[in-house]
Amino acid sequence: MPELPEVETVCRGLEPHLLETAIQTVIIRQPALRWPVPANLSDLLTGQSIKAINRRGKYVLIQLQTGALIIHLGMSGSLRIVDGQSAPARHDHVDFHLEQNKILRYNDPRRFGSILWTHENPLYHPLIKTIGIEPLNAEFNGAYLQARAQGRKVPVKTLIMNGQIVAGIGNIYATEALFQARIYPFREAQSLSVGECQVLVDAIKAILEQAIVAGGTTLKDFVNSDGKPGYFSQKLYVYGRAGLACLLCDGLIQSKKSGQRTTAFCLVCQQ
DNA sequence: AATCGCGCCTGACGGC
DNA sequence: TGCCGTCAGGCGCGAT
Repeated sequence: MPELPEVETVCRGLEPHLLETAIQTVIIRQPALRWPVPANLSDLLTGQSIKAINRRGKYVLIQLQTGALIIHLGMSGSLRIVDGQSAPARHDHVDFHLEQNKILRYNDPRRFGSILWTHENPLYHPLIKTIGIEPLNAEFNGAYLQARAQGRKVPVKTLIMNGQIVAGIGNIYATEALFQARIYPFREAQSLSVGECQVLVDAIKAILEQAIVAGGTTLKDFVNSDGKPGYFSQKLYVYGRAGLACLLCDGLIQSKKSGQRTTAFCLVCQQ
């Protein structure tokens, strides 16, 4: 599923195709995403030029002249540029027809994603304004994380996956970052020292940056990209490896549920 | 205020 | 071979 690095890669890949390009029409084949796609989206967007494309957490923000599209890829969504004559395939739910015979195409098998419209600054939108700090910002550091952990007894993994605290950390990167930081995922959040928080923050930043670089390697043929998310090219030490040997110590990778989510960890490496 | 659990949805996969 | 149950997962929301 797309996590922050994949969304960043999508934005960077789309930007040169979209900037200063006008939308001609919007075709909605399946409006039933997480929330209904606005039925009048085509009326709202037709003739408008795309002014900017940005990311906030895992949300893609496409700035138009009179407002902005707020797009989330959910777990299985993708945004791609295809030829204007390209026939829609299964799960191609929305097409934004653009100038120069191009289509911005939204595909989402599981339909956990969303496509919303706002007339206002998207950063003020209810879905966006409550999102926590960007993990790659300098303000995200050990002191910040420890301050936000005070009084919280939830597992530290739950804390870093809380989008109100830090944006865009999903299960895969949370799991991998905790392994890299050598921190047991079920530690009470408030029990972490500033130093431990800093180690964890550094691990999160390093993993995200690596993943963005890996995603960037496919940017040049983005238009023909098969949409494989960037973390496929990243080494996963624990995620999805329950029952296998730890790659660092030969201990056995454990698996345990935290809420509804599976957490993998090495009991030897992560104290 | 913090936390928990639900629901949205499809596809992959294992068991019979 | 087909059918069915289970799991995966982001994230808002209502309940505790």
